[in-house]
Amino acid sequence: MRLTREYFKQDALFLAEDLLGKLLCRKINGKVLKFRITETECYLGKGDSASHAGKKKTERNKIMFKQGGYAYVYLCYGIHYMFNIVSGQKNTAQGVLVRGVENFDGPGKLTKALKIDKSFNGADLVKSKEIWLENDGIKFSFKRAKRVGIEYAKKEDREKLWRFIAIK
DNA sequence: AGATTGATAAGG
DNA sequence: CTTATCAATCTT
Repeated sequence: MRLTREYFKQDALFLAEDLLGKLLCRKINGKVLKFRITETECYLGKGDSASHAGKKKTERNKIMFKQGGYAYVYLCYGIHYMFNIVSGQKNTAQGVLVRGVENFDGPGKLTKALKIDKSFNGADLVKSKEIWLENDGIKFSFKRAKRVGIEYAKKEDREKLWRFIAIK
């Protein structure tokens, strides 16, 4: 079953956990590929110094201020595309970073495998025929960990256990 | 541990 | 315009 707008409008903290085991679907050259999500991180906008949207709205992060269900894709370190799922209500600026799927562990690797690039920034995951998410009823158990790659953030934000990793 | 890489944000 | 910075990865 395809995930709905109502699903994506839930809190990012809940979604980051619940998205583990869901299927990330991508249509390439007429073929549909499905990858099971194995690792996520949660980013809240307001007061989260690790989030792009933690301080203020900019041209790049404005997608995160939309209601849940949109894709936020951006280039990091000039090399790697990151795929995020905007979540929560409008203007809450929450998002879930998809860090890994089955067989492609790592945020830069999964976007490369799925051929996700900047043109998907702002894509509607509820309506798009190119990229969407599905729930087939499988739910993984998981463990929590500290987020990575955010050394620039405040100490209290660095130590939050907002990274979710599926256990095989 | 170091090189890489280029869009983006902030400042003059 | 210029500069610094970065939700990472690959190679030593």
